[in-house]
Amino acid sequence: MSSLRDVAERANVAVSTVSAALNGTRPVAAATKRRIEQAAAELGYRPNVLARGLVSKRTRILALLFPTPHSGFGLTEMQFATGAAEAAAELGHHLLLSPESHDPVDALRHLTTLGLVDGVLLMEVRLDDERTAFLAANEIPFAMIGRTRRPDGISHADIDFAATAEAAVSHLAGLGHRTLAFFNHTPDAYAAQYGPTVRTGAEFASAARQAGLTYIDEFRADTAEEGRAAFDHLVAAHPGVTALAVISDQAAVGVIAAVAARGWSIPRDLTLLLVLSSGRVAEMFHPRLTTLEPPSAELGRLGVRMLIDRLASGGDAPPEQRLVPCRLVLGDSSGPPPADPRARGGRTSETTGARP
Amino acid sequence: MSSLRDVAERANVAVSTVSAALNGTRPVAAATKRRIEQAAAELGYRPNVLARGLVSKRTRILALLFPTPHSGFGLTEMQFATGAAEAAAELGHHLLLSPESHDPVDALRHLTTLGLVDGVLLMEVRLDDERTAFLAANEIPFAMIGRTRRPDGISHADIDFAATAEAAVSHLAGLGHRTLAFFNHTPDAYAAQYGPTVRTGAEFASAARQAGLTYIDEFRADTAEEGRAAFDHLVAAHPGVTALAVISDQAAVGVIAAVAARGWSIPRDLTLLLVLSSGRVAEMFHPRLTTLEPPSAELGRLGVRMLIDRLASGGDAPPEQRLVPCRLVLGDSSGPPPADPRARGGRTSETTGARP
DNA sequence: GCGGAGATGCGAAACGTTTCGCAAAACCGT
DNA sequence: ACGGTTTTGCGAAACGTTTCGCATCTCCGC
Repeated sequence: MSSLRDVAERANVAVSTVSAALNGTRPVAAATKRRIEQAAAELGYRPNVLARGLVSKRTRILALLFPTPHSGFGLTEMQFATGAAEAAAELGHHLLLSPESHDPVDALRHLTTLGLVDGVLLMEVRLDDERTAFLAANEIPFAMIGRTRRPDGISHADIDFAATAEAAVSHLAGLGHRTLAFFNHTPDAYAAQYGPTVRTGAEFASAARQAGLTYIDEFRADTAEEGRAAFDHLVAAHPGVTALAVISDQAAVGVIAAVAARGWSIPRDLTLLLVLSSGRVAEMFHPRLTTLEPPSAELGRLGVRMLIDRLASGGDAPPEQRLVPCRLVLGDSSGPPPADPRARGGRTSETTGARP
Repeated sequence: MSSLRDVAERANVAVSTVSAALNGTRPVAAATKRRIEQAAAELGYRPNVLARGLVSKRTRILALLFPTPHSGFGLTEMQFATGAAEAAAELGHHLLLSPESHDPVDALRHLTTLGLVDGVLLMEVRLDDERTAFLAANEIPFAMIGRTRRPDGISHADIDFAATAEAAVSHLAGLGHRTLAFFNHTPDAYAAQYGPTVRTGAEFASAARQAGLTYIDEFRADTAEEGRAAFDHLVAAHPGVTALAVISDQAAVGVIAAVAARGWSIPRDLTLLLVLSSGRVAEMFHPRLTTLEPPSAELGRLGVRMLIDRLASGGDAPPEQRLVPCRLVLGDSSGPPPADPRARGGRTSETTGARP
């Protein structure tokens, strides 16, 4: 590898001049500059990131902290990462993928005291996330994909849950539904104050109330079995329900099976909405599910951009915040409610019996 | 941040002694060592990775090169990455997530000339992958998840396609199937000599021949529509087919729809196998599909371990290679073939008519 | 008490940059 | 032709490590 000194010798100038010429740090006579650039090109010179970082205190490396799979890693998380990595590359930065051990704050401490990263990007943020306190206390630049309860001072990109819920509810209300149920993540996820769980739940409730709908919600494990059980329970307790939004892919599988077992059909007897799930997943269902698709890659990109902006400004710039709504992708699982919801139920035993 | 010098002052020794004591590079008297360690602990000293890397020429940073989504990124790729990141962390290394631009070799050159990474981990390897030539020519340590056509000299972890195909075929033959079809990825993926496409195809063919099965394969786009069309075409051309292996999730969706449209049922009329797809995906189908689940996370881990071993040995150690078979996860989509396959077809029009 | 071997610690150089004060050169108006 | 200003380039120091030759100190047998 050729160094700045090699270039300097070849161009007959001092090392510092080469540095200035190549970085534009201070004016260099046009002729000299051209000579230097040519020498650099001939030698295939590339600056050494470590040496540069050592003195300038900027490595242009960002860390993406990702927790050990909460409920199993999905496409959404993948898209955060790829979006972030792409944005970082475009902006001349590198992205470090840092798994969080059992102790997230400890992992953060280990990572940030090495002088390796300029800033940190947080994902899977909880409303009272302890990591933000650590980062703030140690004055480590960071941004969030997601947000805490009071994220005013912190740059973040998150889903616009209010707008998303509003879009979903008005879609359903527009079709004529009057009763809406919502299957959220597990009670554990809620207890952990995991942002999307809490916020989606709250905003759906609020939007439903606003629209004058009857609203039922339930927190269940993200498995097909639980989805099935939850659905049976739901219909028993609220026979008038005609629309259901589900946040977990796996639970949706159970719901669909339970619907079929009843002899019902989607969307004739039930409108099903998949919330916060990628289009690729929705396509795997039959019929194709109407989905509220999170802008995952975009959030990853935004997070990185914000973090870099913040670093560039030296922390003076005010924090930036963006809420992006999910995209409502119409599938074949939503339609008008049946005329008389209570008349749906009769076929249960026959149809279930027909299929082993 | 406290530096080596701070520790030295506090412990009343020279900087070089601290370095030796902390790294065990050379013997240091027990008493001195204890004093130094205590001083370091009190100051919360952590070595600066950049300074260390600058002189030692080892950064303990590995790069995971990931291509821009070939056919859309899936869970498999995510698991490579998380497995690799976790293994790296456990072994005291860091993992850089590097997207490949339009020109993979150029991206590699840019990345590797910065002095930032010790080695590179390649994924989505094609049989004649140009990246390996570049890396070998420039003597950059690397390992592959996947493998080229002749990977003898290169450390790699890959799926054991032969064992996988053998397991699948013997599962099917054991159930009594005599005719097997296989829907592979697109012709494009084959033309690009993408490893899994080529190898899975070849090994399935070979295993089927070995078992004396009639074998048909087809390359199609990874979409539900194509899956459906391919299936209709398959049954028309080969009415005796009773078992089908599909490599694409999306195509499987189409197949399932086409099967249903015919009035057939899985596994009664057709045994369906999902190949190289994660269990999470298989669970989203109904019935739950029998799957050959790739050991993605493990391959990621292995790749990292091999790369690190190689770096530690200074390149003297012989390359390591591991082939891991997919796990056959039994679902409810495989069973014995119907007694008379040709008698399946009659119900097509009626049943299709019944559902809009 | 002395010479030599081992053990122990020191100081300086090096890694490849950026930064900054300062000197030399060039240019200007008068 | 001359003082002052601007332009241009130089050299040295610094960033925080590792590495390595060398000095000192201790200990031992004779």
